Amino acid sequence: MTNNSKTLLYKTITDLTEISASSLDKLFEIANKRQLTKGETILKEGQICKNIMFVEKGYVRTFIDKDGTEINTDFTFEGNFTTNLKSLRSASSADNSIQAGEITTLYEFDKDKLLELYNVSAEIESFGRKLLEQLLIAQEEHTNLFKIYSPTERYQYLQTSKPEILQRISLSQLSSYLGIARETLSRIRKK
Amino acid sequence: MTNNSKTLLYKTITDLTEISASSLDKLFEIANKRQLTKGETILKEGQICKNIMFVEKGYVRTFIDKDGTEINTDFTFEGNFTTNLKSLRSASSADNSIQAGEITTLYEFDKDKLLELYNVSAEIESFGRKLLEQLLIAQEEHTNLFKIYSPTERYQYLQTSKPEILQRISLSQLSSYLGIARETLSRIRKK
DNA sequence: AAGTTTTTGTGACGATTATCACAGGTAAAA
DNA sequence: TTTTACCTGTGATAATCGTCACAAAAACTT
Repeated sequence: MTNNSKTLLYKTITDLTEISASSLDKLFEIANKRQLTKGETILKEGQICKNIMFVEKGYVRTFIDKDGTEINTDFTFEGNFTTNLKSLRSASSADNSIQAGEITTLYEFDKDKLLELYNVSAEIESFGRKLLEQLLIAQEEHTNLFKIYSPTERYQYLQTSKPEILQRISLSQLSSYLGIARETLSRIRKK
Repeated sequence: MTNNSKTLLYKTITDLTEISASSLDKLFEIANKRQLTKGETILKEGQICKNIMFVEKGYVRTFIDKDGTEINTDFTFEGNFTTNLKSLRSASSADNSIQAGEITTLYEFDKDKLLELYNVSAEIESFGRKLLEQLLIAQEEHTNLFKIYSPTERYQYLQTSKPEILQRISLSQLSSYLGIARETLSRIRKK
């Protein structure tokens, strides 16, 4: 696609890093726009993840199948990137799946094309590094939730720090993300 | 310090990424070797983290103070890097502390010097990106422990996937890292 | 609008875990 | 060796949470 400065993708990249118009063009050239219906699968367990995805609209849900039960490990909303880094990096089969939680628009960046761009443009590699930094900080914070807080406290933490997630994700989907049984989360919320 | 190919640091970097001798030299030039006694603090809560640390020997413990109780969020052993990325990146005060768990040798990389090298050498920035990838994959895996497994299963998981941590970290230190009370972990281990 | 599916609330119960208190053990220091 | 500090084990008890079962509510379909 062509560089469209009205997209959330444009805003997100330029907010994160300083980047020239030509590098930005290169990134947009390899971006593949895709429309998804609710429930449509982007990555399926066992497949090899081949791209990084940016959510322009809607959201996607990342989950692991444990003995037939789906455990949600992540929700990626508009303005954020997601992938299965482990699978992407080592071309190994993914242990999780990703699917759209709503009607979703996303941009896919092919791994190989992106790696080529890293070699061509230091700015683009710098963007990649900064994006990873951001993701790692968020992930560390999320992990610490489980070490520091009880289930009730984890829910309260979400209320103040990420209230939008509570409005868009159903209680049943949220419970596994917080490591709490659905029924328990229902009772916690009642208070 | 000068480039010493016998160090674990050398091996760790060259195993992770392809890098020229001159770039490697630049990295070693900004590396500051430091010896720590057991219990010595490297980063204290409230301070601003200014460098990335590589553990050449021994290990360091990262922890948060919660109402007077220390909760361990990470252990970094020989051959690994650590820092407080959030504090480092935004020059904000750290919400955790880092201290040596044994007599420890580490190499410190000053943030500003490293950022300069990123601009000078694409290889070095590429190294930074790959390192972050590795850290993020590990962190994601660690988070999922809490979502997928019960306390008992978490302990068993460590037994098979990271047995060295069980031998080097005391039960009391390990319990908060696994989100389990010390007494409960003692009982789990008995089986 | 009626029917179907999905989501949420709730009671009952059992299992797991946290907490408190203290004893014994181990390791480091004097 | 003795002292001191820290770490681990264990019992008792209470609190929390998970599981099962089912009803109610809400959200989609047709």
